[in-house]
Amino acid sequence: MSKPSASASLPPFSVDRTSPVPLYFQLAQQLEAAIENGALTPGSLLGNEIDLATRLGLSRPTVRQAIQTLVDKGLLIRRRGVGTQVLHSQVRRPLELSSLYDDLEAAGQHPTTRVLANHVEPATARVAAALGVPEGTDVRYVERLRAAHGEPMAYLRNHLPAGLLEPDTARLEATGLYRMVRGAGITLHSARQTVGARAATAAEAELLAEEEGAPLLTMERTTYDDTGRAVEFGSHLYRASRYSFEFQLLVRA
Amino acid sequence: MSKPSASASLPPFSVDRTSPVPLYFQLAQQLEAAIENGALTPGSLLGNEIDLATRLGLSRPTVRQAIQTLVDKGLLIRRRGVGTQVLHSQVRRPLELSSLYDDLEAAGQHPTTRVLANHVEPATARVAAALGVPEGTDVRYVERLRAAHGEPMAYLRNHLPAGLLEPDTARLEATGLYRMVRGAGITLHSARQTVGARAATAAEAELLAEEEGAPLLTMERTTYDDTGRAVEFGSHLYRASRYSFEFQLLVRA
DNA sequence: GAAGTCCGATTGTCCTGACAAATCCTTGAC
DNA sequence: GTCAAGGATTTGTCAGGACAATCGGACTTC
Repeated sequence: MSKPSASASLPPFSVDRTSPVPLYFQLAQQLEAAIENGALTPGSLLGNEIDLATRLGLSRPTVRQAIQTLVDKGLLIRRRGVGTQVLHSQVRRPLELSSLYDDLEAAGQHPTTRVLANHVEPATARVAAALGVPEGTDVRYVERLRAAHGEPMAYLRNHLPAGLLEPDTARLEATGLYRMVRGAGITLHSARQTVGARAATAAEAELLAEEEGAPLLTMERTTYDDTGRAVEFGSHLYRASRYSFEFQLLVRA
Repeated sequence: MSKPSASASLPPFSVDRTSPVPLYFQLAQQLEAAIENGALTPGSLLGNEIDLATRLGLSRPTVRQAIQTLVDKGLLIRRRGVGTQVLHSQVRRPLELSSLYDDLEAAGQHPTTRVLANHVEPATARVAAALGVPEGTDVRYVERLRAAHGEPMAYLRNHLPAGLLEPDTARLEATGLYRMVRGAGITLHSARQTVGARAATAAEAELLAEEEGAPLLTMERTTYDDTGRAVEFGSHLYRASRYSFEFQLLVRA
């Protein structure tokens, strides 16, 4: 008699070979859903790869590929000689290149944007260095004040290489900058961020409805597309009383 | 005649089959080194996988596995029908679970630590929730002031589940908490962080040699090991005038 | 009873082979 | 001259098999 395995309680996974969605991806999605809704409880074993493969009519490499994607996401952990376990993670928000607009909207906050500036100007030394263009090159400058529930949340200043995007003010007020960039067919790849804090100047305090000297959260970000070209350089100020950055990160293997 | 490929200028990669280091890992390291030292220039193609495999005496899956690790690191990008390209990335610091001690030491700053408290106490509701233990359970509390070049940098308050680690004050002053945790055989897996800002209280200002009301960078972090168990909960204060968080992140595929 | 040893189970690594999908470049038609 | 069609190239997906490394438990031995 073989020893009892966790496989008896496994949800009935299945794959659709007529679908254009890769088989490993279908399986990965079903596994993730099963973890999410509690069908696979934290700490439980997944059953060995070979059984899982034969049961689904898949090859072992395909099953491994599915499992690997979830390991990369931090949902599963594999141990040689033991098996693959569901990790009891309290939270599973991956760190992603998020936009403030999307963050607020996802939180049901109905963000609004007021465009304070939207024009082309020569790049300063700092902006030129960040975007990787010669100093003095024309770059687009966008300055916005973002609010939620009528309360100012952040003061956003962005520089973009000229010619990349010609955002009209109306669209800037209706959506987020990242959405417009993605909508222009640019695939974002990575970003470099610096997060700090400093006291508000009188002008900044006025804009953000804070007092002069109030602590502000600062974030500078340069975003690159998949060719390594800088797409955007932003210098943002957030009201520390209303906003903080929250994210999860995994230890590099 | 076949069209000219970039392979002619490729460094002479080679693998050692007698080594216990996996073949794909050997290749990945050599590729990364070649990118790092400029032997593989940004934007250049890597040459197709099949050629690379036959040239090295490896199978295509092995070569693909090597390439994939670098794609995951954001160094390479693959395009079907085109090939694998070296990304011109301005920076290549991956986001990792870093410790302030290691960060400072890596920057050549010679960090010093003064232990202000190191004892066991009952968990408050907030600490208990973060560590996933019942309220009132005994937890270890460590309070430290970290300085570099004699200047205070950060005020660190950590809570650890009792029994996990019994840090003596001398060792805490000589090294970082994360090193002690890893040294105890615990493998760190993930962390959840919140970064914000607020004004310094009078007591905090005194400790950090700032003025009352000065902006401070706050960071709360709960760290989990590979079983999903909370290992540490920290509430840290950094002098905004001396410290900021800098990191790179990749867009989830 | 405690400690060391063996063995089964499971993942890790690697191979060969095949076809599909996407991209780019050339060729051809209008 | 411009646009469309087609072929070559390259990565994406999937199969099936083989052996090694590691873990945990059971067994044996002291």
